[in-house]
Amino acid sequence: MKHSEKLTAKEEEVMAVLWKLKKAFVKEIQEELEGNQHYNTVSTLVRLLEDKGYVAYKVFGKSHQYFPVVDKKSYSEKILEQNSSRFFDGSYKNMVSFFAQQDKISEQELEEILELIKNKS
Amino acid sequence: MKHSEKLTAKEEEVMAVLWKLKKAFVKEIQEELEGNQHYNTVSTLVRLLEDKGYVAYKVFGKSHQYFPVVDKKSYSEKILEQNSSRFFDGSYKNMVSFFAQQDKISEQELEEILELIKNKS
DNA sequence: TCTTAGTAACCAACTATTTAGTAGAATAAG
DNA sequence: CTTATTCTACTAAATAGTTGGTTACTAAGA
Repeated sequence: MKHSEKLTAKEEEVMAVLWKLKKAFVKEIQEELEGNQHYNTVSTLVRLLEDKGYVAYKVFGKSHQYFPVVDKKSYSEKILEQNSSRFFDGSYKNMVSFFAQQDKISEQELEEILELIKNKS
Repeated sequence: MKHSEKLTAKEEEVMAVLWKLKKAFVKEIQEELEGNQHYNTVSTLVRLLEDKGYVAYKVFGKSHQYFPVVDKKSYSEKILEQNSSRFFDGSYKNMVSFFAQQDKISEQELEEILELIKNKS
């Protein structure tokens, strides 16, 4: 796949809607988006996403029902990867330490996560 | 505070250099940046950053030595905050769980962080 | 003094992104 | 058959971001 291209802010907003709704017609995306965008604006964005390989569609009569081809997880991962390298020398440990130091995550919550992964393996 | 404006990609690159060097003349920033940028390009970027309240400078003869006014920590925090809300319902716990699940951080490392914050309090 | 070099400031040109109008096809309604 | 509606596709226009040329100033050196 070639969804390597980076998304612009607006394209990402559209993806967020599609990740939420799983599948949607342009009109539905439009309704879900903040600050009412013009129908054609949304249509353009969704087609740009198609070009970039982020979405695909099923034909229903004359209209297209779009759905994500790239999932939220792998996209999030890519973004976080970038952040990790921009701000924490690529170390997730550093990033999490930072959260802890800023009280963004508590001792208790870290314990819970630890339990979670212990039980996974 | 008036450094609320968001930074563009290039502006952020310049900030990264300043965070690293602590203070620098345009020429030094230019040398530190990837893919040699034109001197004037760098100069423009740094002045845009000044307008946005991200940097300030000391005058040395005819030239300006720039330094960050916004620190890396608070900027990182802002960006991560955004990511957290875009991808994890604003929950840092969710974000860290995600890292753990993706094996971006190990059990061992989490234990270490936990120790760290236990000793802090 | 005159020239050269280095720099900030300004700004025009270019590229990328966002917005929305227009055209045309398909379909439904009168 | 004609008109209105709805949707995709295309594209022009507006806006934002990036790049580097030009100018003016100052200092240094011939």
